[in-house]
Amino acid sequence: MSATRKPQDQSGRPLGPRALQTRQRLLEATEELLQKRSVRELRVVEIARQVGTSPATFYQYFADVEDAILALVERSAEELPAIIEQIEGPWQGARGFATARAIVDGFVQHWDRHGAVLRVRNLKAEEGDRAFRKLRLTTLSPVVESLAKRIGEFKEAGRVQDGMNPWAAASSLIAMLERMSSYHQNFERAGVTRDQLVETCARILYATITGRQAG
Amino acid sequence: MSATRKPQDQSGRPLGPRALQTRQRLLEATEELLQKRSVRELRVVEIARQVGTSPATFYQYFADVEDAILALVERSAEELPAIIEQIEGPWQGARGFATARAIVDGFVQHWDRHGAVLRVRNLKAEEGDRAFRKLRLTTLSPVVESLAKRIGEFKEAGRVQDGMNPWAAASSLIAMLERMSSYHQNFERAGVTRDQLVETCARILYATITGRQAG
DNA sequence: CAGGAATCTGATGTATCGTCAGATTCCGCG
DNA sequence: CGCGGAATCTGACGATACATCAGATTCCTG
Repeated sequence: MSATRKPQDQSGRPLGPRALQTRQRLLEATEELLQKRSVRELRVVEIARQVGTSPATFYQYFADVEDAILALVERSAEELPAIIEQIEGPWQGARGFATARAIVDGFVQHWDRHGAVLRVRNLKAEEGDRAFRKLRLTTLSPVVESLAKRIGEFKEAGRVQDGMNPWAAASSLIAMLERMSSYHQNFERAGVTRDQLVETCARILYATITGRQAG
Repeated sequence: MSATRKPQDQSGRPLGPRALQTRQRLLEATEELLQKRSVRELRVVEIARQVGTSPATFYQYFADVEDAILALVERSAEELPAIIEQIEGPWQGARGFATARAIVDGFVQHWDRHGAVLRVRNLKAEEGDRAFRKLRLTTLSPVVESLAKRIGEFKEAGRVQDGMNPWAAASSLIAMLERMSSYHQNFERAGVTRDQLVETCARILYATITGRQAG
């Protein structure tokens, strides 16, 4: 199971070294422009210009702008395993809270790096786009599963209430983390520091998962 | 303070009855199309066609597609006060959990009705668009403020921990609600019913606000 | 350095954008 | 009535982006 499928020509042929590099530069230009313009304004012509090539070249590698973004999403998803490892950490007592913190921090950093791209991923997924929805699901579900398992364990132990559906709770928490991560800049403007935000989210995370407030 | 500013011509003139109706129909068409197409594919020509008018007419009332969506967002924001009222309800014991439930339910319904539009609102806000950011802020901050106040009270009472920043916590909860509301269809496909989701979210809400698990 | 594969691009037909100047509709008033 | 001006709508247009393909260019390999 390769994380990313081998890059191809639009006609399905595998890519040589020169092509690979061109494709790479196109992707970089796409991500860079996506940080400045809104998705709606992102133009193929502009991406091509930025790389000093022609629009036709772009279409050699991608069906359209969204296809390029899809590739960027795939690439950014490769970071996730590192975050998942955190979840496997200890959840008892003070160590548990540290684990929660690490997860929140991981998410915020992930979004700091790839916010523009992940934003589009979620947009397209919510709009019902098959490819984006699937990609979002496969990258996020290990995280969700893992959290859900923990919640399930604490539920067995009688610490998390019956009304809580572990899977729904895990998803809710991830949902919260994603949106907060993409928003934390705005909070700083409103006088809430990034640290306070991380701390607060971590506490919600910890409390929801373990059924106890953090020490 | 009028919720929505009086509709104007692009040149600033106030609108007569016929114009008002045309504008209205354009808005409806925009919302309808937004439910089918993705934002990126939403075309002025198509909106105009749908109403049986010419693109030029559209530009008479809106600077561009996003301007029309902005108007739709304003309109949908008029519903929020009803949700806010819920928050003012009781938070003690079982009544408190009912309050939490009502809030979650309000959000889900709100998103069921206006998901497509709200999605764009959040996208544009996250992309840094001034108008959308401001609008999002002014419509959501009463909700956030109100929740934060409650959390603050329970903090005073020693039930919510010091590490929690009321404002950050309130924002996080709203963030969670928004995203879950826009996603709940997907969960149903995965075997989690809407009720379970609402129930679970309500519990997280209740626990975070009051510092105690729901009865 | 010839020949073929890999890669890139100019040219093109189609479509949307956003803007006016002018056409059409509406309505009050003589 | 029907005239005149205000309100509203639209045809037409230059500019720009889309997406495709045949042909040009570059890069090897033998």
